[in-house]
Amino acid sequence: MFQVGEVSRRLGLNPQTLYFYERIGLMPSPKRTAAGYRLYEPPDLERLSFITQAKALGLSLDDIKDLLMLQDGQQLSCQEVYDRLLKKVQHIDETISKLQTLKAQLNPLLEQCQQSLAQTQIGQQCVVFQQHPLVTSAEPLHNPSLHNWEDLNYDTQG
Amino acid sequence: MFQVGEVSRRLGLNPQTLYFYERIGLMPSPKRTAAGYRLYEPPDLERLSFITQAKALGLSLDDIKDLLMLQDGQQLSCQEVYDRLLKKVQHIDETISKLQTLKAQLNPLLEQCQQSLAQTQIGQQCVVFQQHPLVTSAEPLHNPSLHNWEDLNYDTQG
DNA sequence: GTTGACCTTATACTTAGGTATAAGGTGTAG
DNA sequence: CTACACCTTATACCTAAGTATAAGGTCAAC
Ligand SMILES: [Zn+2]
Ligand SMILES: [Zn+2]
Ligand SMILES: [Zn+2]
Ligand SMILES: [Zn+2]
Repeated sequence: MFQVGEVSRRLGLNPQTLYFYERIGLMPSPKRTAAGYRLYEPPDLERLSFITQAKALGLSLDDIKDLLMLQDGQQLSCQEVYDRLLKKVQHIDETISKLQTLKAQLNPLLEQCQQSLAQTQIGQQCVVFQQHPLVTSAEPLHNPSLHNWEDLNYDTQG
Repeated sequence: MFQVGEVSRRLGLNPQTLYFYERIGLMPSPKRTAAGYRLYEPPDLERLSFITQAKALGLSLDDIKDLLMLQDGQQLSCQEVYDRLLKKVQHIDETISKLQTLKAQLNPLLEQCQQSLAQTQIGQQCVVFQQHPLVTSAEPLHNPSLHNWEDLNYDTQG
């Protein structure tokens, strides 16, 4: 039985993060002492370890919550689990595809800048954005597949 | 000379977005009518078009702001554009790599469910998580229902 | 019997890129 | 004169995954 500070130190998580996981339903409410102190047990630590690992894999807390609920409830058929997993994997494929398209659009610009740099045109303005417009200014600019960078940028670095 | 609504319609941007760009210093304050109405000019539209193009390439508004400030100072060099684009491409590669790892973790579960479906009666409980538990036992959370798995992805909906 | 470490809850703040709403001013047509 | 569309500002809200702080309760040691 571990108090919140002990769990925090062992797993490298802020105590506020543990409260947060409990609040959003990712962790169950642990037992309490008479004074109301939380008492975590080994299964709780394992669950927290899983969360940390899955998070490192790029799963959102909401994804992780659903995986854990699948396991907690043990109420879904193979068909239901299969459908969810399939949709998840398909969406991953779509996201990878979008990212590869985006990369393919950026690479020519990189090469052009690289060539300009090799020609030692010092001080000359870079023109890659004018020469390679992806969207013309006269038309609606909302490209459904690329507008949402956050759709592609789920790990928030950028 | 265009009012904010006209610019909004032409470029497919919410008027509030135009105010927002002005507030964060991405767009200069345009002229005003006697009544205080904003009046955008063609160079403003070109600048907004550039912003949209660069955004579609995955540059953050902060990246774009830096580029535009350099451009305003007549100092935009290929080296500076190259550095920013290269960082974006590197980040894309990292993201693709993470997603492929995640997919590799999920695929075995998917295949196991698929085999169970082919071999067993319809409606039987899925045992994937009992055979290869993601984490050992925890009290079931009283949760209403799982979302659609579709809604639990990397996009902003969910 | 007080210090200090530890725990509790609630609330606000953070980044990024906006969107939504309210309250009010302006311009024009009928 | 009055609709009504359009404009203005300020303020609050949204996601994601927390972190920071305040105000207070508990526990063991000295
Ligand atoms: Zn969920
Ligand atoms: Zn967006
Ligand atoms: Zn260049
Ligand atoms: Zn199954």
